[in-house]
Amino acid sequence: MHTHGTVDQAAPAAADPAAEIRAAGLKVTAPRLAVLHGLTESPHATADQLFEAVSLELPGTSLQAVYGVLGAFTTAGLVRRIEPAGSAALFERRVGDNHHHIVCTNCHSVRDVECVTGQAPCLTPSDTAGFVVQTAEVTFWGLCPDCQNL
Amino acid sequence: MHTHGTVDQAAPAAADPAAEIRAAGLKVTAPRLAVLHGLTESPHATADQLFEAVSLELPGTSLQAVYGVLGAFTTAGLVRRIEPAGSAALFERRVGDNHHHIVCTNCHSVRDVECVTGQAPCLTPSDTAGFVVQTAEVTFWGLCPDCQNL
DNA sequence: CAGTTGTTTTGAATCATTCAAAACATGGTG
DNA sequence: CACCATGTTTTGAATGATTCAAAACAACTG
Repeated sequence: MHTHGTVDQAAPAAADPAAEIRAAGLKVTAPRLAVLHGLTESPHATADQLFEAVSLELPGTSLQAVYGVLGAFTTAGLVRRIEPAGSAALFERRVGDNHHHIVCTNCHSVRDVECVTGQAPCLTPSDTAGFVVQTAEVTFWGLCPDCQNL
Repeated sequence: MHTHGTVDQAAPAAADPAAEIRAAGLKVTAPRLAVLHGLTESPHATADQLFEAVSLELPGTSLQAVYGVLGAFTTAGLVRRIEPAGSAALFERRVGDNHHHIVCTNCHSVRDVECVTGQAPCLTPSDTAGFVVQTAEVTFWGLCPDCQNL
């Protein structure tokens, strides 16, 4: 290995957003870096929330650009799109692993939940009605800590 | 028990739609009977599909009426509303039990899947992040029998 | 059978998302 | 290092699902 020092230890993709985008076969642009940054700060954000965040960092960016970025990222496997019932689509960077979500029935906040049994697909239906199962998606609903005292 | 004969054997609610609606505290109307009928024929239907079905049975019914009926039914606990990612809301009569769904990734057809472990809530997350879990919703994704040969 | 209340109609607004054409910037090439 | 091809963003508008609101109407109560 032709590396030296300590900085090189960090995972390249996670540490360098630009490299991560490039590695996905996409061109590196300011809006894309800004969206990726926004997703790091808000791990479960809507297109609109990301538009707000990106607007601060990069004024003039259009909402459609954010949608475009998210679409490209999702297609490239850089981000995952989830769609909990009753709210707009949410985007998250955590991808490739098999984790699920818990959504607050009151304030709609979302948190990650590790896979229920430890591996993907972590569940197998008893009767698949002839379907060939590809994935299992689990959404837990409940009250978040903040909404329990109301 | 003050019943006699054989007809009384059937469950009142399931056998008599009007009684079922009345038992839910709602007024019995033609659009409501038609929507309930439509849901019996198509166990996982969108508001629009039900509007089509109702239109045949009761021409002149408005789409908004169907939405209104479905809203009232959902609030009353007569039907359940599910929202698989990527499609409009679906409504089903099967309610009160704990069953899940499998959705075809190709044609979006939906089938019921019995509860994975047999009772509600049938799953418990390992780390709830402080949430008080109320329900677990499971959606399986895969290819339906028809879409496997393409 | 008349009144009250809940329901449906009619018409329009809203939200999230996508489409399309033109202007523009990235990254490879000469 | 400038240029070019392609991919990306902007701008402007359309779409689909759903909800809102006021007026007309119909179901159950007494």
